[in-house]
Amino acid sequence: MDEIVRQAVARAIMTMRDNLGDRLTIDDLARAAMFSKFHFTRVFLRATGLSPGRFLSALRLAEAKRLLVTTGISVADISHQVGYNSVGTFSARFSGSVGFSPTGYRQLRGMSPRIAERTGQPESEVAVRGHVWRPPGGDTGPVFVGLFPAKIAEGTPARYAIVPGAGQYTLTDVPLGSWYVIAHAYGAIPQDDRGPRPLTGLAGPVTVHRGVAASLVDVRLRPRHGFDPPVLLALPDLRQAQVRRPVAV
DNA sequence: TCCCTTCTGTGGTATACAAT
DNA sequence: ATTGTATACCACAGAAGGGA
Repeated sequence: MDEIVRQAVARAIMTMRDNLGDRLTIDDLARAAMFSKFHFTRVFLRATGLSPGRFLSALRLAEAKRLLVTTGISVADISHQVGYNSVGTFSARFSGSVGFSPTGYRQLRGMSPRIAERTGQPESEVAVRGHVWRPPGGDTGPVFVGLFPAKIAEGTPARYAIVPGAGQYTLTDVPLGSWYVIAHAYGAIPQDDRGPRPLTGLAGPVTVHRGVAASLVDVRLRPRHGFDPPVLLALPDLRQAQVRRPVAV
């Protein structure tokens, strides 16, 4: 990636983080990056995998998740703090991305006992399998591996699995379509007083056709960096040594 | 009282395509 | 490489209604 583009995108993301509660438009962000809004949208998409609007929305919802779990602020106030003027819109967007309503998420303290998978699709009998590689210079705890339509872990995964650590994963009966493989885990050993280091991995898209037995997709775990959109979907607590798979694959 | 869901009109955004 | 146009789509605000 071009260094100028990289800096522009980093600046835009910093602007988003610093102004979550304000009304930010593509024009504002493009101006800060000194690109036309058209060019800005394209380079941003290339760098992060998400359009600026979706990335900003993801940051807002991630901050809302944090506030719900760590504070007692009302849902209405949180909605306002993270930039929504309408609690209805906030609640709908939060539920759609996280998998639980704001109060439901707060009651669960941010840890999901279950994850819904996409239903109602014709059975493809296609498996997606592969290897989750350990991050460079470290091991990992339990790994969430899910199939999503976009480069962000939000909404309903087409299929998912939680494997005990780096190694093989298999997802069976994957619905027809094009899916990104997103992995999420924590480093096995806490790096500092902030706790275990979050790890991420992205591969694909893998296109599942009828009549193909299996697709092989490997995923490499690495430390999260600033260009990675947050994980919005509520997951089981991957920091625990034992994670039971809530739904059989 | 607080929150969630659902609905509708509106405006911004995403993106294919064209131009420079 | 960068900017602009056209247009379909989606996220938004705001309101109504209902549940706890």
